[in-house]
Amino acid sequence: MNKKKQKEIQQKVDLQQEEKPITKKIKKNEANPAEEYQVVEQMLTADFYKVDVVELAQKLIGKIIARQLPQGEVRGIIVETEAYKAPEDKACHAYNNKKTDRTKYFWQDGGHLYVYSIYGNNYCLNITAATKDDPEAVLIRAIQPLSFDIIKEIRKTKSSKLQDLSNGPGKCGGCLLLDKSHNGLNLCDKNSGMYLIDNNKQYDIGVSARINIDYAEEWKDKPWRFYIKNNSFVSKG
DNA sequence: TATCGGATTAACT
DNA sequence: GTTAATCCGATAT
Repeated sequence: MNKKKQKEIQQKVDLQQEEKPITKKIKKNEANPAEEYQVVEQMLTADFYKVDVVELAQKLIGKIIARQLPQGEVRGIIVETEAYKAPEDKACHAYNNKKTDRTKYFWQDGGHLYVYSIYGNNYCLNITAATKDDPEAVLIRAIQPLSFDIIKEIRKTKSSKLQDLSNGPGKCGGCLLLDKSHNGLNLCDKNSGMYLIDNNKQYDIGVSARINIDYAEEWKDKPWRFYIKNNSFVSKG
């Protein structure tokens, strides 16, 4: 083994030991040293989602979202979520039980998708909670990519920072190649091509108010945003 | 690293 | 016609 190679390996070990957030130190096509997780190759089933949306938003942190694509399977750790709870929550698209062609997907049992488009190009992913009578869903705001090669291929960002691949809700939709057609998809259906996987690793979870909902009056300060502390893939806002 | 403006379109009024 | 649970590239610091 030559010296250069040894040095590279030592650098990787250093990064792992520091447990620092991932920075732009990481070069293109290099493995992600924070790729630490304890996957139980077990698809999460319906009961997991049949809880109040705020509880589900917390439970989803650290779980792995996966979608099968022609290029292979895309995977990422969910590192940031927000809960939206109609009918009372003024920040929720389904506030006051407002049911339209867009928002009707809130009225599904837990574990289904609500995908909405915003500002033109961007598709944001929500996972419904509780039962079909409860219009509530969790917005996935950021993931930590595990399938870097596929995600780099899918996302057309020129940024050299790995974080820019997935540190925002629209970017997550981009990583998973989602659009309106995925509305109503059942994450508990093996044939849907998309599912969640359990993860036994424990994370230090932070809580804050939700982002960019200034219009929501008294609801804008609810502590319904959850994220993994010191994880650089969390969107800063 | 922070701020700024353009992009771009479905949904709603 | 206006808005939006945003993103991206450009520019300045």
